[in-house]
Amino acid sequence: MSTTTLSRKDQIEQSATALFKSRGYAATSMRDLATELGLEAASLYSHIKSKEEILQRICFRMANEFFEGLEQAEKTLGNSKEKLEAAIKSHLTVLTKQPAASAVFQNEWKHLSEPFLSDFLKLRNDYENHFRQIIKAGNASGEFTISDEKMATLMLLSSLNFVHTWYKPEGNLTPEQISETLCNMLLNGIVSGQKSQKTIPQEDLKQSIHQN
Amino acid sequence: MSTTTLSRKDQIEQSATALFKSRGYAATSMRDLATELGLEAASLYSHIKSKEEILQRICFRMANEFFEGLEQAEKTLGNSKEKLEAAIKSHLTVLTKQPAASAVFQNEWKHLSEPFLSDFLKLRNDYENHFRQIIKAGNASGEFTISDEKMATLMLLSSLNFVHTWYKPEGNLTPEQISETLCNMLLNGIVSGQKSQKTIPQEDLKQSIHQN
DNA sequence: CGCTCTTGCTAACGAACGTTAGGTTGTTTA
DNA sequence: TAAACAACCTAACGTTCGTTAGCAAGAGCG
Repeated sequence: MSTTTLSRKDQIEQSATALFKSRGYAATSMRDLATELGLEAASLYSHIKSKEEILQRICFRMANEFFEGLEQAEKTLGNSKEKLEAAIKSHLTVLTKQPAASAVFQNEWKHLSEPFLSDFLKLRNDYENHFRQIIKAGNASGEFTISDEKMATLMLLSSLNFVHTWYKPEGNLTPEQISETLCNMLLNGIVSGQKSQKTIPQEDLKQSIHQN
Repeated sequence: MSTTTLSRKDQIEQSATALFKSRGYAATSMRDLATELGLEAASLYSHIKSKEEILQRICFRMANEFFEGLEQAEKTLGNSKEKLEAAIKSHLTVLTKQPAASAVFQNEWKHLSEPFLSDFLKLRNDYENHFRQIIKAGNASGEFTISDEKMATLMLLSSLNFVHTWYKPEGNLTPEQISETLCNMLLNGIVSGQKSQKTIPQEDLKQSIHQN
C-alpha cells in the first residue's frame, strides 16, 4: 500500500537510498539509479534537481528523525539511566526502521556540498551533545561513575551506529530484542551484563558483519 | 627518517590512504592523488598498475596486521577475559597506529573487485570468528554470562572499529589510555564500569565524532 | 663511456559522468 | 474540447575519469 502511494520522487529517493548504501554515493551513477527504476537517466530530472539533492533529502530527513526521537526520549520521567535507555532505544528504533537510509546518513554525508555540509555537521554535533548531557547529569547525581564522559558518549553512539552493518529486517531478531540486548550490554557490560529476561535464539544473526 | 626512506610507491600509498579516508575511494581521482604528490596523473603509473591496486594493498596489509596482532593475543596465557582483553588491546593498537589506513580498511573494501573482494570478506569473517570463539570459550567455562554471543561480538568490534572516527594521534589521549578506558567500558559497562586506575583528563577528545 | 633503471613529462584515448534541450505521449483539469 | 501538466523519451553537451603510448632527464653501475 505504502509502496503504491509513493510519489515518483519518493520512489527515486528509495531506490537511491538502497544504491547509495550498497555502492556508496560517489560510485552510484544516475544511470544506475535510472536503470533500477526502469527509465532513462535524463528522465530523473523531471523529478529532482540534482543527484546531490537526493542525498540532501536522505541525510536531513534522517537527522530530523533521530532528533525527534531523542527529544521524545528526553521527556522520559525518571532518573538518568532511564533517560539514557530511552534515548538508546529511540535511536535503535529509527535505525532498525530505516536501516538503509541510516547507513547513508552515517556514511555518505561527507559528499554534501556547502552550506549543507556545515548544517549537517552542526546537527550531528548537537545530537551527540544531547547524549553527553544525559551522561553528565547521571554522573553529577552520582548515578553513573563514568570516568570519561566524552569517550563514553562516542563509544555509545559508535556501537549503535554500527547496527546497520549487520541488522537484517528479515532476520529473527526483532528491533525490540536488539534494543533490549544492546542496551543491557552497553550499560552493564558484555562480561558482567545480566542476562536479559527473554531468551534470545542464537541463530538469528547472520555470521557476518559485512555490509552486503 | 621513515618518510625519506619511503619508496615512491609507498609514498603514493600513504597519500592515497589519506585521500581515500577523507574523500572516499570512488570520489578520489588519480589527478587528485597526483596533485597531492606534486606530479602528473600519468606519472603514477610508473609505480602502480592501477588505482585499485593501491586499495588492495591498503586493505590486505591492514587485514594482515589485524590478524597478526590477534594471533599474538590468542597466545596470551590466562582465562578468557584476559584473552579477550589482549585481543581488544591488540586491535586498538593497530587502529591507533594507523588510523587512516584503518578507516580505509573499514569503509572502502566494497570497491575491491573480484576475486579480491571475496578474499577480503573471508579474512574479515575469520577475524570476527576468532573473537567469537574467545567469547564462546568464556561462556563455556562459566566466566562470562553472555546471552547472545553473536551480537556481543558484533557490538564489540563495532565499538572498536569506530575509534578511527574520533581518534586523533595529536590529541592528549594516548593509545594506552584509550585501550584501558574502552576495554573497561566494554567489559564492565558504561554505567557500572569501574573507574580506571589512572585519571584521564577530560579535555582530550575533540567535541565531535566527525571524520574530518 | 655506455647501459639500465627510476622517475617524470606531454598528449591523447575511449568511456563514463551529471546534466540540459526539446519533443512526445497520455492524463487531468477548466 | 482545449489547455495544462506529469512523465518519459532521444540526443547531445561539456567535463572528468582511469589509463596508455612514447619520450626525456638523471642516477648508479659495469
